[in-house]
Amino acid sequence: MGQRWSPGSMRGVAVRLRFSPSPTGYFHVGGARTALYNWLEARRQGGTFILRIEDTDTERNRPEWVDGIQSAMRWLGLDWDEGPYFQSLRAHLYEAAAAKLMVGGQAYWCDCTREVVLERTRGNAIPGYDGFCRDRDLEPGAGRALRFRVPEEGSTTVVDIIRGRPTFENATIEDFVIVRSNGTSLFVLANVVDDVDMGVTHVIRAEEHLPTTPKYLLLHGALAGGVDLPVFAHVPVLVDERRKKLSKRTHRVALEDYREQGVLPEAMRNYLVLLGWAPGGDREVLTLSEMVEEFRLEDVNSSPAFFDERKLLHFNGEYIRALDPDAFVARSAPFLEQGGWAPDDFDPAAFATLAPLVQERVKTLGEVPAMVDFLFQAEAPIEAKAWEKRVVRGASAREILAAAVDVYGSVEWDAATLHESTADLGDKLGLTLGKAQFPIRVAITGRDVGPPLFESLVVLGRERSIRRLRTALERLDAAGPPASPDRPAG
RNA sequence: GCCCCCAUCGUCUAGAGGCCUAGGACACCACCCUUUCAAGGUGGCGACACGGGUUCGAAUCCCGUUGGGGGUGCCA
Repeated sequence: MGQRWSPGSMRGVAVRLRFSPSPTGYFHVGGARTALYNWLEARRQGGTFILRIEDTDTERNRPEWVDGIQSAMRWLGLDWDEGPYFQSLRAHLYEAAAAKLMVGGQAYWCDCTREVVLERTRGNAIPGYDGFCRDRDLEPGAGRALRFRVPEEGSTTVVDIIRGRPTFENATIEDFVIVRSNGTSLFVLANVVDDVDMGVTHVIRAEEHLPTTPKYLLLHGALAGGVDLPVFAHVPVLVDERRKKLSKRTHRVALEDYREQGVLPEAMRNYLVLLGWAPGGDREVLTLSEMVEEFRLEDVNSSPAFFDERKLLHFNGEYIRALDPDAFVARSAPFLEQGGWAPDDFDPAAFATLAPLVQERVKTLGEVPAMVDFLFQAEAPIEAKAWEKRVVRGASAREILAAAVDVYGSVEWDAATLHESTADLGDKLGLTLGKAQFPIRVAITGRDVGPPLFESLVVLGRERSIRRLRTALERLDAAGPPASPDRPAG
């Protein structure tokens, strides 16, 4: 008790956290989780959440990625109090810092190309640049990069809320480049300068940054005397099924993909927060305010987590089912445009009637159109596999369809009556209701799975339903007698 | 190679020396319910990587081994 570091103990100190993505690709789930953890910690402590775009590498940045990051964060509900700041607009600060280091002798110019360095250091015990230009007193000039002079003695210790105190021997750290030969600053410099300038108190970032943290610390010491150093928290990376770091290149990880698939942001948020952290008790589903209240950085796990799409989808199903029926209808709207019917043929009232039955059957909103498209298309959208299995080869399919045309023509058009008469119809053929339903379901909806049949019939209407049953009969007859599965023809 | 990090069911995790016969969730299997499919209910399968310590007592603390991961760019 009281042994653990607790942010709550820093009462009165306004915390400032930043999420600082690099716009070099689609915003992905790992970045989203890091952003979420930053946001939660900032909100829990009543601090400030800053968005900073780290676009110092002009070769790899694209403006549309910046928009993607912002819209994804808004979608997830991660609002920021300051920013977005752009490092590309703050170059003067980095230049000033570089000049200060140069004047103080903590940085020096180097004209070694990558090839030359590689050649000269091959076989060295300590990898990386060997400090060749340390004492050459080179002037700035074309093709020359600025390197930081790393102390040869001593060690640098990172104080990390999640990982304790990893320590690095300075001798194993090379004199790293802080300003490119084209005059632009690198991430490692800009990152420290901005954190100092913005008064960042907590750096929550992915574990892959841990090995560069001693460079951060050294730079911070040279620039700001190590005063008001932020505390670090390096969260574990997200991995794939082979336990490799999730990458934008090889995995489907873009948040936008999940959004388009019909994953709810609240489900994504909830799933993401559990990748490395768990609330007390045997709970997993929690509201945003519960997360804000209960999240503790010091309780974040230190081992990598596998991003399990199946569990995400399970959560999404739970969140969808928990929606008010009205909300479900409203949130399905954007997805209903992909249903394959003419916009004018969509009937909102018909959809609203069937919606509650659809709601409890889907795991994503993207599945909604396929559940109701039979209502808005002129003909039943017949699925070849279902037709073959349930009608062509289905037990007594022809008799069922013919009997349905007959019976449905005269009964009361409500679900209870249709249920009853279809059961009777099945009885006469010695079939359970489940079996008797299949040919009718395929004739009406085109598929052998979907919302409950009798409710679907009611919404479709008597006339259209009977027409579809007749169409199915014609189609069946046109195909001729089915080949016997036992005795192949020929 | 060198530096650093990590290690509980297949997966995400609970676990702060005795509450552990190691709990929950996803997935999977069986059964129940049932208007197809879902959902729901009940049950099942299933883990402390290994070896040494410390201790009356270790999943938990220490050391080592093994395994995995990250970094090793004039990327972030």
